[in-house]
Amino acid sequence: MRILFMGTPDFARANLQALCDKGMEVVGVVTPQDKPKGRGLTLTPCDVKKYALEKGLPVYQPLTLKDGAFLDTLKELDPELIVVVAYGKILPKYVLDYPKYGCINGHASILPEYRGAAPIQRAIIDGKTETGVSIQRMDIGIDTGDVICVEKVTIEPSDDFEAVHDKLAVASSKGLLKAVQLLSDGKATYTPQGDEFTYAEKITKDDCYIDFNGAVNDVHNRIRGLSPIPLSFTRTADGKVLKIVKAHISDKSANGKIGEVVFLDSSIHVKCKDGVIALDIIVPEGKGRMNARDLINGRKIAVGDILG
RNA sequence: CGCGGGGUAGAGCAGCUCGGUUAGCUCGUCGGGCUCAUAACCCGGAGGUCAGGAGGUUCAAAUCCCCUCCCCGCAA
Repeated sequence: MRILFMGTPDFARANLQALCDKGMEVVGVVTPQDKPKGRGLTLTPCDVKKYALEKGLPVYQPLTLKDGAFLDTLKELDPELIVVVAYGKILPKYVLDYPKYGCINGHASILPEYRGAAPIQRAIIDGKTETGVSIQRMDIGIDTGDVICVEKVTIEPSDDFEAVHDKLAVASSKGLLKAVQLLSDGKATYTPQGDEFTYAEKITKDDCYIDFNGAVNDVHNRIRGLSPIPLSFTRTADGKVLKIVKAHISDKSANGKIGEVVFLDSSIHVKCKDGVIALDIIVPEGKGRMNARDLINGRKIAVGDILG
């Protein structure tokens, strides 16, 4: 089956890799334009493009799919199936209709929950203990397609975004291969999503701000849901940003003010509304990541300091 | 030329603004002591080409000037 792959980040890369490893016939890879990234704003290709180049797959980077220019590419490659994973652009109807087997998408949630941009992070932040990947037959809406199959994964209490992301990448690859098999066998079934759905909005800076005046569980969920990227943060008394990579719920109890550093051992224990959160790994502004212990040894923080 | 922080013992930092005796702190580490015991406490030790340039200024530079290399945060 002639497959055209469309995707952008590492999550998509894992899926593309799975298809290739399985020996699927990937006739082309579509990714967005390279963007200026990092220090110095150097033009950087996305993970999917890097991988495609390594494998010698033809890469296409159309500015837009909206005008018919992309149609020429489609005709040239003549895919029988388009696989889309975290591509970032909406596919126009003419693209959806082109392939014989349609367009399928791997979305990192159990649809119709968490449609949209940041399903993994939102699920963790919300304290979910289970999520998954849905392979859907794409339609005009955003993640509104009929579901072909679902692969579930468990979210452990200690899992952060990266851990769940990696589990889902595996699950997604598995689901995708299964879906492709079903399609080629003509055995695919399509389950409509129903009317009750939720959206997983894109993560903004506001989402990253830690509110210690909340339940310690929520604080913890937010920290792990956003780690190791983009990372949640708080501020020191002098306004410096302190990003939190890892934390755990402390067994200490304390009377301090909200956001007050109440205890120091190898972690920084901070008072929340109904408990204490212990910060383990930190990224101070202008610095790299370090253990809380190191920050304490450098005399940068003390009991009584107020964070937030 | 996007903005900014930084490279000082194994780790995190101070010292540099206003150059000057043995480069300091919190840890770790090693040895000893106290203790029923300890990641606690006490005593002592080892460990540093102060990123690099047989650069510049100076009687004297970790500290001032110049060049190079490397690391990181933000923003995208």
